[in-house]
Amino acid sequence: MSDFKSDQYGPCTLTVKQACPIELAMHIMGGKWKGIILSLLSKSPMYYNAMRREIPGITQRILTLQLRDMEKDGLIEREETKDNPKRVLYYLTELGESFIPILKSLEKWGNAYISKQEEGIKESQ
Amino acid sequence: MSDFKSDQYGPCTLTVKQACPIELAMHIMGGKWKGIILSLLSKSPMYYNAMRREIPGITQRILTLQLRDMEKDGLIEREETKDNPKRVLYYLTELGESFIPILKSLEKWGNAYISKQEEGIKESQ
DNA sequence: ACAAGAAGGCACAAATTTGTTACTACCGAT
DNA sequence: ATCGGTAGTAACAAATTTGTGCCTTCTTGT
Repeated sequence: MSDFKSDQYGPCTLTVKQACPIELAMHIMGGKWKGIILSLLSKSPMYYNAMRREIPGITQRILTLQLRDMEKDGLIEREETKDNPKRVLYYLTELGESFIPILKSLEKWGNAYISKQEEGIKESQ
Repeated sequence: MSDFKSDQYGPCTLTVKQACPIELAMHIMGGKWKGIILSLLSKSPMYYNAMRREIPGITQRILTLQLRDMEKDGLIEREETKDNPKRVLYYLTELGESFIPILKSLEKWGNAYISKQEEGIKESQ
């Protein structure tokens, strides 16, 4: 998120310097709903309430918070239309787009993880 | 982590069903130090205190917690040596290994993000 | 005999993230 | 005139994650 902190003595110093960008990426993308939001926007730009309907369980406040974060982090952009009543369209930036392949890998990995788990259950019966 | 929850009405139902494995993967890998731990173990198995020394800023408790999580999630394994005093070796499982490519992508992405930021700073001067 | 390294555990505290409930303001249609 | 849709805010609360400081047990080296 927009206020990622890494003090001088954190993991970004010394031996694991090279692990820092990982932490950063995780921090930016790790929000509970950001994966879903990204994955929706990867299909097409969307208006606020359309997203809300597509994400059952999210509240307005939380959706707004996540969107604000993602905007500050440069993943998405916000555009108010000029029609009345005004509507707000969200769409991915290049940076946001560039995360989509990783999102796909994460999805694959998650699915593999789930299958492995299910195997485990079968074997234990 | 080991207690990932997704109730019936959460984001795993209905329209965004397919986004669920992403959330799962993020949840499993998103711990503050897990990226670093994984990246260390990807180079070679390691003893507890060796890891501790390689990760400045982490405390024993937190390291232990993260390792326990990762063990429960099947990413790493724990092996007590028989020598005295006993030492504990941690190493990646296949599942853990299978995440390394994603970790690398995250690292690349994080670095790209950082460069873009630095560009932004230059331009604003 | 005593320090110091190995691998933690325990009680507590702070910080961060997410969620709940209600409210606003604007507009169009019935 | 009121309902419902658009896009939020504000005050508050709960849950989750991370951190602090100190204690333990075993064992080797001096």
